[in-house]
Amino acid sequence: MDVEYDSAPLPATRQRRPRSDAARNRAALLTAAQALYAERGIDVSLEEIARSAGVGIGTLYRNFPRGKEQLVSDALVEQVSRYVEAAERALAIADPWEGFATFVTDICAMQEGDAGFSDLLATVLPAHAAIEELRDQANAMAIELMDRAKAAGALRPELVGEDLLLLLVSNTAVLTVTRQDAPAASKRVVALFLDAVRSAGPPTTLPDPPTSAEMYRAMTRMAATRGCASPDAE
Amino acid sequence: MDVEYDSAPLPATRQRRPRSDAARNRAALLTAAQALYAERGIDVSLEEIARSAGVGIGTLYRNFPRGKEQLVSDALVEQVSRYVEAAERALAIADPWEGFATFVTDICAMQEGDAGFSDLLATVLPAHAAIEELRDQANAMAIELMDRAKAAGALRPELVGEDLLLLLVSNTAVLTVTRQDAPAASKRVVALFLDAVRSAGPPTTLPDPPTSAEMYRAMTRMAATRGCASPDAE
DNA sequence: CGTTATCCGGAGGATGTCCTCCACTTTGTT
DNA sequence: AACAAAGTGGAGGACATCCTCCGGATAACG
Repeated sequence: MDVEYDSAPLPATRQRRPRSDAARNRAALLTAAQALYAERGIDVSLEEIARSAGVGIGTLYRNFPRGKEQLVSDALVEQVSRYVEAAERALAIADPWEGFATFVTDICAMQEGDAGFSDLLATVLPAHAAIEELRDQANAMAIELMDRAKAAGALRPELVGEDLLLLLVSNTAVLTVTRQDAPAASKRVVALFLDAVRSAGPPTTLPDPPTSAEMYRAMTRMAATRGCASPDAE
Repeated sequence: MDVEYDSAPLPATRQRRPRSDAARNRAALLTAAQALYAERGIDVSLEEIARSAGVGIGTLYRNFPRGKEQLVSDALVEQVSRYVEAAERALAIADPWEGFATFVTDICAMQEGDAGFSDLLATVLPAHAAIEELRDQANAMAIELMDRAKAAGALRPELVGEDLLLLLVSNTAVLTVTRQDAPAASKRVVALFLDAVRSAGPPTTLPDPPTSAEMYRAMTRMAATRGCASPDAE
């Protein structure tokens, strides 16, 4: 039918080259989002990201119409793919326990370096296919790392992939609390985890714990964040 | 007349018996707050607590003029004192390792049973003296438990009080994520921790891990909570 | 340089929080 | 029964968040 709108291959909509400022703004938004998320986690407000990118909030929504969810995803895919790379690197290590331990250490260090990425690993954004796919890849490799280590008798055989997720959740929380005052705390948690799951060998030398003053400040900060105003905000 | 203002010995402020509804309302508010906090953590809104107590928001603020901070504290002092009792019970146990392990297990189980208490242990409310005092008491006893266990050669000597705080923070996070879908996950985390810090003896039999479906649901729920709307909210 | 499709920016709606204020009701007392 | 102190409730201010909308600016093109 339509004997002939002719329906020009594409309906005659003269194609015009996209405006250059558009692409520039999109890039600026992604950069700003990455920086802010890395520093303060995915709870940074969209307005602040737009402002930091030197762009209006409207522009943000034109580039990321599905709002926060889309911006978070798009800003963090890179990091997630680095997560996969960490798994690949770990699989390339000959010693099975060394491979597993390196993987765990590396991803937890990545969480320490990027609060947004840390938050992301403790949640699931089913909307963004690319991220979930990457995550699945990494999980599969993580399980292979675990199987290898188990086969070598280095890893407790009861351990499953979900235990790793629980570690990521724990580490995210520890980092959210201690990032400002005692970021090294995370390393100790990770070291303890590794000691717990290793089936043989002497315990590791643990990284230093946070001081009690640091923990006090860190936990007080949390209280303030949770809406329990503390008057002594110096 | 009565030339006597006389300014009665105490400036005539006739003392009147306090109204009975006031006390009743205050109790209702505390009860409602305890219930809601226990179930959903300290992020429940004040309006919802007032509504659930069958009382106006104004009444809430008359009874707890310093707002949320005060209500949270007052609603949870009881739990915190139960925290101290757990430490006392643990100190009464003869075997040093058994005592320490029981303490750790018990307080983490308390966190599982009460989301508000769990949140509280991961923060500090310097405003409320009673709570901080109780917390200090418990901490001191916890350190004694640790010292005893170290002296008996059952606990790694590097361990310090702050490590316990880090465990509480981790456990809070694990519970916030898994409470709805896999509350048992916390038990596994705690068991792993205990295995990590024990300096001798065979590893424990670990509680079952959450299934991957459970973890997926739990983490998706987190994403929704964090403001990344997931359309598939069934 | 003029035209026009494209893109920009921020005002402002909708929602959810904490909290204040005060006209009104209830209680204890006389 | 009547009065005043004590207590109540919820309207609404202040703020922060996500997001929509559209008049106006601007880059591409002739």
